[in-house]
Amino acid sequence: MTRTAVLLFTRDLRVHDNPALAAACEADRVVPLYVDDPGRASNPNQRAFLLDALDDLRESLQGLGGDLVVRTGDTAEQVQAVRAATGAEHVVCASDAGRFAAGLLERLESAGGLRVTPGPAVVEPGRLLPSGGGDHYKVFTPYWRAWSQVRWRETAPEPDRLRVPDLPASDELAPAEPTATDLPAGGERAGLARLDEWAPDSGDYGDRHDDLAGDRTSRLSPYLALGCLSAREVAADPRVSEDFVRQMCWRDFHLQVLAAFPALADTAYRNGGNDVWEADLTALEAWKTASTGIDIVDAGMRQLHAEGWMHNRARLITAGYLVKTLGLDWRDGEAHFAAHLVDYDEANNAGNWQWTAGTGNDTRPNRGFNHERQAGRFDPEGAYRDRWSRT
DNA sequence: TGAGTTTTGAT
DNA sequence: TCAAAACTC
Repeated sequence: MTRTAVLLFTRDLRVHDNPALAAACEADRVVPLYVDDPGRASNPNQRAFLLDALDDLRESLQGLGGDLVVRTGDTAEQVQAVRAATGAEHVVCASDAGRFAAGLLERLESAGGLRVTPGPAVVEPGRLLPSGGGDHYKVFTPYWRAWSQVRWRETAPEPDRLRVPDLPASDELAPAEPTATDLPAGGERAGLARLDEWAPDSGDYGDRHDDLAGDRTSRLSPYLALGCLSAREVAADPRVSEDFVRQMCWRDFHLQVLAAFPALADTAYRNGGNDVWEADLTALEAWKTASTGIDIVDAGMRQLHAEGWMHNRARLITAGYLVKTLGLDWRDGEAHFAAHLVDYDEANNAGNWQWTAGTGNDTRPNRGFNHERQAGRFDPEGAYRDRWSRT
């Protein structure tokens, strides 16, 4: 009896260290599938990156003797259609959190035959729990201590070949219409190349990652957001410093918050922060269009629009300006970032916006940012502001 | 460099 | 009881 498994790729678009791929290969035949689902939140810049990543993944799978089926529509329905067409008994899919992913996994589960494998985190949400009770950690530092001590999963073996049945036809994907002009190339190969470019020279990450003009951050976030790189492999890379690994832990932290609090993107995680916001549409529009008149803020927003990406320090400054100086609703800022970021990730975007707004996982929620002081500290020569000045 | 300022999570 | 992403002045 031949067993066939549908391997549903979601945001694990790689062949290295992919637990879902390894699990699917335990079946006799594998149907590699990606579903372009309009219900999955994204944006045109991330879509351009996604299409690159799918091309790269298809090429890798073809190199293993397989291929990639791409369908358009509702994911659960397409999975059922592909199962019916190929006689697949099983479905393998990586775990994930967030409203779309959680709902999808529930529907796949109820259809039966589902195997869920480790997802985008280094340490799965729910694996670490505070000893005093509770379903997730709400404070980072205790989480970091536990995360650092727990044993991470083993590397998932990469198959040397893929046995596929007769595959159903793919749908043609709508092209991306990115708004940014200077996007990174998507895909696993590009991600590994970026890692090899950055990691050997990343020893001063802890000292220099806040340097706006120095631009020394990893720029791995778009690859991590769609799983072109395995977060576990990046965090375990001997070339990266502990300061950077700590940032990787923040990613896991926010994912386990989102898993426990699915409404994170539009509902205050905790009370005590401001919950009355100004409704100044003119001010919001100025922020969105990089016309606040504050050079460091406008520079960050111009970088966002040009690259679909913003330096982390600039994210803090622009977000802090929106919520603390203008007094506007953090959800409007969250939505604008979500509409442009090539590295858009629900857990990180929402978690960090809530942190800035004082409604998130911060035990001292009343910190403010002084944009002049921030510019002086992190862009002392004004080189970042010059680079992204109005043309 | 250190105090301010505050509530609640983790042990 | 201790301590807490990113600060400010």
